[in-house]
Amino acid sequence: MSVSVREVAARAGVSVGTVSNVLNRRDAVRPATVERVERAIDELGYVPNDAARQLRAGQSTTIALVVLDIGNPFFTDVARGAEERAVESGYTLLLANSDDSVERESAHLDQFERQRVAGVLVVPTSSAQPRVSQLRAHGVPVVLVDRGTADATLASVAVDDVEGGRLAAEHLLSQGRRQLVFVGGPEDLPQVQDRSAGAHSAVGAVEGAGILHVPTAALTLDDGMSAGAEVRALVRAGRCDAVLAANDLLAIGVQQALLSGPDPVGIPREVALVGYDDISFAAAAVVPITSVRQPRRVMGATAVDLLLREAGLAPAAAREHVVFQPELVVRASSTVPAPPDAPA
Amino acid sequence: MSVSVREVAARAGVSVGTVSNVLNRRDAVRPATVERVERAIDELGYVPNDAARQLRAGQSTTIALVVLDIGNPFFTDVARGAEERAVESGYTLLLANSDDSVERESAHLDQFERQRVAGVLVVPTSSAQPRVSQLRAHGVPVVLVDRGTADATLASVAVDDVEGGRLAAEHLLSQGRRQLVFVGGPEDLPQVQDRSAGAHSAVGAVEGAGILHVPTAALTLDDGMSAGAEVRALVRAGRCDAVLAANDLLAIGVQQALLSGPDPVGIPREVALVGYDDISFAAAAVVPITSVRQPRRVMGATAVDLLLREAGLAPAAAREHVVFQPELVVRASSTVPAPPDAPA
DNA sequence: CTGAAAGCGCTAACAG
DNA sequence: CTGTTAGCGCTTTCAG
Repeated sequence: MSVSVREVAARAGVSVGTVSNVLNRRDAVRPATVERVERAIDELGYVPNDAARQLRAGQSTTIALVVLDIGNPFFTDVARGAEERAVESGYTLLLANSDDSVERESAHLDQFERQRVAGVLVVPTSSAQPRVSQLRAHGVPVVLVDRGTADATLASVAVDDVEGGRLAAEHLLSQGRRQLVFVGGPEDLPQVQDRSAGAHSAVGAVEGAGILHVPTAALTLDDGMSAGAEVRALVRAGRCDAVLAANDLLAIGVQQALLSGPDPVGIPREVALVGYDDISFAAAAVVPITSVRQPRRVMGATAVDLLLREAGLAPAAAREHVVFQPELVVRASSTVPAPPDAPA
Repeated sequence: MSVSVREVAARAGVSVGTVSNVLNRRDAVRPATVERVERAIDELGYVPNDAARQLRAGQSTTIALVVLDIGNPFFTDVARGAEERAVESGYTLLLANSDDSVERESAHLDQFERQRVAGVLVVPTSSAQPRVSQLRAHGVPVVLVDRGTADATLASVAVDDVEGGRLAAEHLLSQGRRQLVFVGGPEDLPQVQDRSAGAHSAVGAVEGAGILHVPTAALTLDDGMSAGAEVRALVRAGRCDAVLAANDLLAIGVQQALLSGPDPVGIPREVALVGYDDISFAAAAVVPITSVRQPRRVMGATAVDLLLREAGLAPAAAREHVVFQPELVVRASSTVPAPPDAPA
């Protein structure tokens, strides 16, 4: 089918070893020979076969990233950061989507292990732990992304979500809000648990403040719109004056549900709204949404760094756990009466 | 390093050929033997090496998809459709992002060719034609996505964007609008050209109607917000009563720019707004955006189908060119005085 | 500096 | 049914 080193060698009148040298160590070959070989390569349209190279090398030059939701801009930004750093380091990044399904995640991890990728970055589903630890045990470098872990032998890059939840709640409380509602789910997702826990701790510290939960099936825009209907009812019942959404997709959906229809709920007048992730759609919402920013691209890049450092480590050695601090970005959705950058 | 068939064979007390048979044609092996081999595989934690298998097979079981902007939900939806179909057919989908850069696109295509992927789906940058044709000439099955082509030897899946542009413009005209503005760019992107051309033809057919252009650097939310400022000026100058955006990201940005600030421009009262792609954010915008729907997932799935059919074709044979018809989804952003589903 | 030859792990004949 | 063996295309000693 396709042309191989042998044919290139024949055409250039050299041996296959020399062709290989031209490809991988051109400085060890006489210039005239290099040129002859390169002409042959061009004329024949030769393209090296990575499978063969990899078989020889024992390992590929590819890093895989498995995310929970390819449609969430948060993850695509993490992917961008990771890809950038991977390419800088001479690797290629493969992107895969688990859609929060353990089966799909598992299928992808199997595939990557068969491919002998250089390593795997994974934003794990809530029940991925065993499979991921197994991967690690098989000698595949792994870094958990957007998720801390109890397993010290797994490296991880995460944001302190408890702190993020606290920041968001404290901000709402400082604005005089006392009846918070946390919107998010599924409940077994650690990110959701942590953000909720942080919010609870902040609320617990303030006399007269309370927090309710409106669970959702997932962290999507549609789920946010459904939750918004419930929030509306709570607001109108006088039981909610602030919403803390587990991510921005949800927050955008909630905003949409609150503002639409014949009887819009005022944001922030009647209810303040805070999201999480600070994706660009949050700032671009009609009432710009206050959000907890995570350093998405940096997280991706850092994950790649940790992964490449894994190479030399013994499987049982303790790993690095990088935890970033979140940052609150205040916008109009949560400030009363006017946003800080537009004093009346 | 990792365990191979040979060790599995030794452990199970059989030959490597038998192990291979168990893996690939278990019905040709005695059940008792199968069981013994499988136990050995489990005990040893054996994972087949794809590189070796692929080297032998001459081709991989992977399909690659290169998109222009991984942050655009339109493309991630196409990817979902493609992945679904790929998996059904026993393939794996690799996702790569060119970010509209010819260099990055080219690097990805090189990489995929070296990997001997089963085929490549590509949403090409405007100047990708030569590289893509070369890929094809090297015998790699290729399908152009979201883009028709003059080259009959390249298969393609696209939507009739001229028709889509026309539909959008005709709708605006039917609502009594006469001063249209087309927002979009870069100008060399065929999708943008076609949509614009369709709009022009519709406008040309109506006495007293006109259309202006507000160019953008790319098709992102941020570009839309910048363009929105210009649109606002045109509206206030009495030179614009309708906007047709080249995609929804742009439309959302325009809406945001028009609605925000101390002096919001009424949508649809003062200016009607139509987007393109019908991504979920369009329907969820505060003024739900009328949009031209493309069958995103079906496009992805169809692209995979065409690709798999490529296998048997001679390089020079004519290819299939699937063209889908777009569909206008009318929402509140373009209908006056009230949306059709909410009669006063 | 260049050539010859050994294998990386696997599958697919072909014998037994 | 199972064992043996020849490569797939490439890199890498090791001699020349």
